[in-house]
Amino acid sequence: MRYIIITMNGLDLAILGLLHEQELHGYEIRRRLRDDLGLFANISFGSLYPALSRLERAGLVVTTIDEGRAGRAPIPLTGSLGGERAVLRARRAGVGRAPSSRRSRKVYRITESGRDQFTRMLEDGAAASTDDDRGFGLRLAFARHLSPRARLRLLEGRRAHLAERLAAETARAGGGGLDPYTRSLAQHASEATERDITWLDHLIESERLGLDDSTSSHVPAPDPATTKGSNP
Amino acid sequence: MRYIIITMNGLDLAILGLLHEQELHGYEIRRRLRDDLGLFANISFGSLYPALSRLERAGLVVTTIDEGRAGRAPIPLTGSLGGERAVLRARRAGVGRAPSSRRSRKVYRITESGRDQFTRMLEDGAAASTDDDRGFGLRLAFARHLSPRARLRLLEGRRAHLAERLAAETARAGGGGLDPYTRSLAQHASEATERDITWLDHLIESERLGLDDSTSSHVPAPDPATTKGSNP
DNA sequence: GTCATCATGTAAGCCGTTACATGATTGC
DNA sequence: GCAATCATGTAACGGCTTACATGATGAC
Repeated sequence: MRYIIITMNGLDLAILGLLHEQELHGYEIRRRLRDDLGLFANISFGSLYPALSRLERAGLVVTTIDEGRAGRAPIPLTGSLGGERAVLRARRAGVGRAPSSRRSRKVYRITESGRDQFTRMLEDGAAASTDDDRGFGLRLAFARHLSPRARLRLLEGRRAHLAERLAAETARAGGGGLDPYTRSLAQHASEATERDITWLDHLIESERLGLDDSTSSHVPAPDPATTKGSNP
Repeated sequence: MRYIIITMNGLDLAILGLLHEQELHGYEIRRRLRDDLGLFANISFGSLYPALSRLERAGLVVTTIDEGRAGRAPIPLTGSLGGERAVLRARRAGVGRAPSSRRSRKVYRITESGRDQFTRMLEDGAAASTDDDRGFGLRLAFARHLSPRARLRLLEGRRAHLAERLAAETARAGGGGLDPYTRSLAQHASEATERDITWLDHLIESERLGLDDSTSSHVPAPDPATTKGSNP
């Protein structure tokens, strides 16, 4: 039993969220933060490694040393003369990614205590993180681990905050005396916030449908978000 | 002559930018940062006052004590330039609210050295601040103090950065394996970036027109940005 | 044999926050 | 008289960055 109290900032939460699915080593955690979540883009090692140590000291994760395992021969590294970097990339990044022998690395695995803490913090923050852009994004990225009710609270809280923000922004854009650049900036910002709100409204709506379907049961994977594409 | 080297972070730049137009006291600077610029929303006094002291020590601003003057004394701080605007601003600052005597306050005025430093930093940063959202917003808000050329560089640099960001975001949104929430988030982010780019393209276009009009002359107030409204 | 990439860390510092401390003036 | 607002500051701390330090491996 560890009673170390941990502040649990955003980075810690994000790390536990990633480890919730599978064990990873530090370098790879950084890659996923960037490529998969898009949050904490290029977090520095000066933040990452101390965070991992902290989590370990707090007993929320445990580590095992993954010594260089060249013997498994998972990837024909030198053999391919095609020089297809894409193949390596895809392998490394995606599903078929076997741990190629590199330097010995520390593999982090979440503990039961870590899972508890993660869930608690995710729910606690959902109520209060509405005014923090990254905090909200982080919570939404892990929203599948929230109960339908908590999820709805998160979305509605965020919406309320954005409505306030929009009011301030339209006031600014509408007020006189600003030079063209500042005005254009303010106008663009208010339009962006409007779209954010519309987007949230869609999420909220489909969330409500999910709630009505199965009353008071907390299924983990309810309903796909609005699927409107804009890319080829 | 002061030779104190100052790092000149965003807040310092914003303060000098506001003081560029008229002298102000600390509390009012904070209000304008929030209400007029929308940047550094609710900057804390724990940041603001030390910043002002720093600027004063560096000789970029000077202070005078504005002792409590209970008599109506309308706007004692109409600076030399931008007079007509200053009056309007001060009047509208509080609808019925003449700047009545409060506690004695320190009024900050920018020095010649401060103006030089401001301009230099604004131009220097214009080349490099493209990857910093707030840094860019700040520069654009003061873009009227930039030469048309520097302004164009600022906008184009930002555009290039956003194009990179968009590539990463569409890759994320398009890639498989994400849960609905994360995917929706990624998609929404990429759409927002697309709009940012479109907006920048309009700004760049009208900036180019301004350049063509008066070749190689650097007029301070060139061309109003695209004026398309979305609010009542 | 040297460079790029993978991999893990520490130290110093910047930029901003909250909490604390003080005080004047206006309005109820 | 008391609360709200205006007004100026200091102290402590948090989160993240850059720069520094080390080392293995594979590619050229």
